[in-house]
Amino acid sequence: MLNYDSYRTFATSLIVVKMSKAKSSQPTTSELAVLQLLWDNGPLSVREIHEALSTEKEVVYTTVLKTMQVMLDRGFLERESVGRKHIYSAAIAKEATQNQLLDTFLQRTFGGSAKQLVLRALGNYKASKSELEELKAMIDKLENDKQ
Amino acid sequence: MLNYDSYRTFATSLIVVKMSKAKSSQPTTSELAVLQLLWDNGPLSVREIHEALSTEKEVVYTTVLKTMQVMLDRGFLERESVGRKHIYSAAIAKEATQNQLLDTFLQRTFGGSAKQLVLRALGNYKASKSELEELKAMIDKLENDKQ
DNA sequence: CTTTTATTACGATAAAAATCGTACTTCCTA
DNA sequence: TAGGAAGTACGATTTTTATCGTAATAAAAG
Repeated sequence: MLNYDSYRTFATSLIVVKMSKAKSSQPTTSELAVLQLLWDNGPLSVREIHEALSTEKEVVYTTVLKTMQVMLDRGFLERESVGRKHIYSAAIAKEATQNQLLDTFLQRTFGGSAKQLVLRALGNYKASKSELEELKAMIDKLENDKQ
Repeated sequence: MLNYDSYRTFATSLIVVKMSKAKSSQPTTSELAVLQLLWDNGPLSVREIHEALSTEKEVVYTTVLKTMQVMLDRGFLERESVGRKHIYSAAIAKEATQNQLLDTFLQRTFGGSAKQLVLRALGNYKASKSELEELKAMIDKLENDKQ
């Protein structure tokens, strides 16, 4: 007959327990939309996120809710209860996340050539005079650091 | 009793015919890997693509084959028969495709701010002195065009 | 010829991501 | 205090993407 320990061993050999926060990898497209809002506007409720997203594209409330619950589980969000309501905030840093995504994108789309990417971006999008100056300053700084 | 026409009408109301080349949208990640090879190395057979991809990641031959058949259907590839073998080439332009992907990425990840993207890319990846000079030249050119 | 090998076609399945409906719960308000 | 409104939980389904196995066939080798 099985005692507690042997039962546990037996069960463990058959059943893979669903762990939360296993491996996070990168946020998906719709997750990123949520993150952008939280990064830029601080902690928000599901309703607020839903309203903001709805201006862009029709989406059902519970879809957003579910997405955010998944994100919580993936470790992308944190939340705090205020009454029965949950207030969510980003649990991963904006810059670091953008950097990771940039890196993946660079690899996939420009074969890893940052120069190509930058040249293309410069060519495609109109920058103002002051933005261009800012860029030159950045480049000068990089050149100095290099010595 | 149904004649040909009424049958057709009836059927059409129920069955959505699968059309090829309907809406292409953008290539997926694995499709992009195939495109990169074709863009950079000219027309290739499935076997050659498979071999090249295999150096990066284990993948079964028929998986690559299937992907390329789907890409053909999506209008991303063209092919030519040489004996019983098919030689594929890219049917969409490298630059235009990269631009579209860049645009989507920029929107999703940097909220559409090209400046942010460029600054980040510059900051994250080490550019050589000559690359930095090239960039400055590009910026100067843009500033002149602006007047 | 006949057997092995290289190839394509393509359905089926798996895995990942997105969407939605229903059940429940809690709060507010008339 | 009954009933709606506003929430959350979560399974189920759909959609998209990736992967693979099997069958058929043509070419090449023996």
